[in-house]
Amino acid sequence: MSNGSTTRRDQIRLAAEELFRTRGYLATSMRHIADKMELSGGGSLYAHIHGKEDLLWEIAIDAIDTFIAAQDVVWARDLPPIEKLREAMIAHVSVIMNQLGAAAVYFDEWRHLGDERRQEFAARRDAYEQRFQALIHAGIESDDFAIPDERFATLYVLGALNAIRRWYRPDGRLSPDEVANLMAESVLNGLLKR
Amino acid sequence: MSNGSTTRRDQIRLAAEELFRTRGYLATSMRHIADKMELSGGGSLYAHIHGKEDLLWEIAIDAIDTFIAAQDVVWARDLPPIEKLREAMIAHVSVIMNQLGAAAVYFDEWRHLGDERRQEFAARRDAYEQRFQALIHAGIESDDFAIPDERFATLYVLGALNAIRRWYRPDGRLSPDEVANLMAESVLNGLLKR
DNA sequence: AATCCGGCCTAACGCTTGTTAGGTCAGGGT
DNA sequence: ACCCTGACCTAACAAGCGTTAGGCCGGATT
Repeated sequence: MSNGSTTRRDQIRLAAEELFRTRGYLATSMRHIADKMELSGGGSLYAHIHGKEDLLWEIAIDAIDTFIAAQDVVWARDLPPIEKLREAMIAHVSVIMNQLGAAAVYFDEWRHLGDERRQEFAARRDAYEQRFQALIHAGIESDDFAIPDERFATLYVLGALNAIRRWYRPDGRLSPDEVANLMAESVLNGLLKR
Repeated sequence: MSNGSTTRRDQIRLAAEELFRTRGYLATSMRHIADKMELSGGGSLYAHIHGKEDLLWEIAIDAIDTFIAAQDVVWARDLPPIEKLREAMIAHVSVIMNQLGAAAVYFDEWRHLGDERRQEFAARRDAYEQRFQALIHAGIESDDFAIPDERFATLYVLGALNAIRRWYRPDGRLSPDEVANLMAESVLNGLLKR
């Protein structure tokens, strides 16, 4: 764990992200994180952070912000509804593939946040997912989709896309672009009328 | 936690299943399980079980067996390949909807098994998933599918189907049959040529 | 009447956890 | 020369963990 330009704090966050992804939040102790940083005791970390849950919280919130930022880029473009949905899908899975650690927190580990933060996270995530539902709503309105139920269609789309975090590996056979395109194409086909 | 015909041991397994689903395995203590059984201390459980991990293991293995049994029924029927795949999908999501607790262990919590058991679980699960890949292989051979990559198609299908465990609720708007059919239909559409 | 046994209680164990406190040490600014 | 600051070490803490041991009790068995 050596690095040049990033602050020590960021290095800790990165180590935590990786461990939270591979072991899970609860199975990762402060001593594990310290180990990965080549420090000799969990106590050393507390010069840089306030506590374990703060790490989880920061990773979770930054993950949401990354998803939203990627979505903003797509929404700014002038595209027909279905093409916009396709691009939104591609952006979404691209964020996951680029940030597997953050994605693990975003999808799974966030539930170990304290009550207050967990509720705020859920609210922000719901707001993000609502943007997908809006795009899907447009597709149903224009009678392009085979699925009449807006909510079901949204859950189907996001569920199918999010599954990628469980099997995608950066050193895999297919390039990130290939995976993103294949994924968006397949899920969109599942939505469209035949 | 009162019941008539089931053994005390099965009641404990049921309580554990529910807690593993809602809190996660690591966040569930033996004292939590005892609480749910209205016992006044974690020690009381050890008259019935050998240890916490044994509970996880039993739930995981029974989940696999349930998936396989459902699949056997489908394979025994004489159906054209694509219809067989559709029925396999329906059976798969039906098991998930009927056993949300076991599904949580099957998909997420199994990784907290010890090394040996974890490897055996992974092997059995891979064997199960291989059956889906065989059905998909047939569809690609007969030139019915738009996705040429067999492995990707399998991951797409299972990923999309499995996502259901994250949002399906037994008291939801749609009936289990409606959900299963919609799900299979959508995912299959994503696979087929247009 | 004596025995057994399943079911539960309570207390305790050794261990790991997140976190705190106090000390050391090097490097830079004044 | 002095001090400050960031980074780290070590030891300790209180709490929670999985698990064990020993005892109690009611009902069935012999």
